[in-house]
Amino acid sequence: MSLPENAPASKRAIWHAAQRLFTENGFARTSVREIATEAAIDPALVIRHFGSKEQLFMETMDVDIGAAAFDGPIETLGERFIAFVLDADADIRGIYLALLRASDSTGIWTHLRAAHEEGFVRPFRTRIASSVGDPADPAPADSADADTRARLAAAVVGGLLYSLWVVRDEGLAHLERETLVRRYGALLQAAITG
Amino acid sequence: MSLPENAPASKRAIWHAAQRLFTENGFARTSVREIATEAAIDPALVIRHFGSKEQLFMETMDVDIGAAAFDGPIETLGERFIAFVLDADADIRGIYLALLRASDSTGIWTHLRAAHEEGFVRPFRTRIASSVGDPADPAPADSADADTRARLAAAVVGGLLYSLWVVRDEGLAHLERETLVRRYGALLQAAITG
DNA sequence: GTCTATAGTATGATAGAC
DNA sequence: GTCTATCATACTATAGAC
Repeated sequence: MSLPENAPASKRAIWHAAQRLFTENGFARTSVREIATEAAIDPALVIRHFGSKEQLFMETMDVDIGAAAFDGPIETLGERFIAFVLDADADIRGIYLALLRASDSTGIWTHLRAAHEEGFVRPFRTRIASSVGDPADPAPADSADADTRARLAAAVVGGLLYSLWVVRDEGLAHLERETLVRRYGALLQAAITG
Repeated sequence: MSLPENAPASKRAIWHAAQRLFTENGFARTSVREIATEAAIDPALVIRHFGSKEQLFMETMDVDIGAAAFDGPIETLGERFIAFVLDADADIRGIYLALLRASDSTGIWTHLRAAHEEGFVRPFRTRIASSVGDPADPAPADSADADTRARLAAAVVGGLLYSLWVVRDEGLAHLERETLVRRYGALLQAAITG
């Protein structure tokens, strides 16, 4: 997503191969040699183009939530956002897991933290703050409270991703989709509304 | 915690060294040699006593939540459980992070899943089911609903651990403890109560 | 820009003497 | 039970020819 258009063909091949392998097998289980084979180029080129394996990882593991997920009336944002996350599964899951499992490296942890902050906390906060005084909001928030609500909401969302993707709780995964959206959406809504 | 009393001294030394290093540095960043050095024994003994590094990891990374955390009136369990988790930080955090980050290996993932099921889901379900018909419970649950509530609650708890320990959201961590207990406790309570 | 060759280091696990 | 010695392998990264 963040690869320049005018990059040489070999660099782009590396980028795509890396993105696929990292999301599929994670950071530790993906070797530079494997990426090179997949991209049909020489292993030395991988380092030459990206500096290090970790650098390549961070350039390819960039996730974009998209502001559209936060649109619409705030009193039903909870359900809509859960539905959005479940739909986005295929796009986000691999990147999320790879970042999570490699988050002992401080470089990668910083990356994960930024993704959480910019992908969840900030948009939630913006959306919540913009609804201050909204008649639908039962407890108008000052700016500190908007921040707190946003972080609580982000944590709740993280909990669902954790249960579904890391732990793979089958009891949750096998719930009817509509039930999960409604019930977990209500919990998220409670965090948003305060 | 699960090491037999009558185990030889060298085996127990390995066990303690491994537990410390794994919780501190994780699975990947801890080598068999390092464990041996810390335990002041020969590296070969580590494998001889425990079969493999992964086996040793799973035997030392056993977490015990303890049933006491689920005692007391169910209508205030949310707050009490969040307070309990925050207090238990030092004991659980390292093990939780190590398990999480090594959860790509299927053996370790199975272990994490079992810990989640037995440490969170099952006790929540038992506690919720035993309160059916309780006048304090506004919506008495059948057994399927008790299971669903327990899994939603476990996910919400996981979200807090995720935000505090993996992402290290400072905005959450720097909230006054009592505020966090009250507000996140209310969210957990909503999951429990349904 | 691209490749060959390899340096340099670390790993988990084993065989076999004592 | 314990240790020495080592196998067999994997890895990232680099130096230098073309």
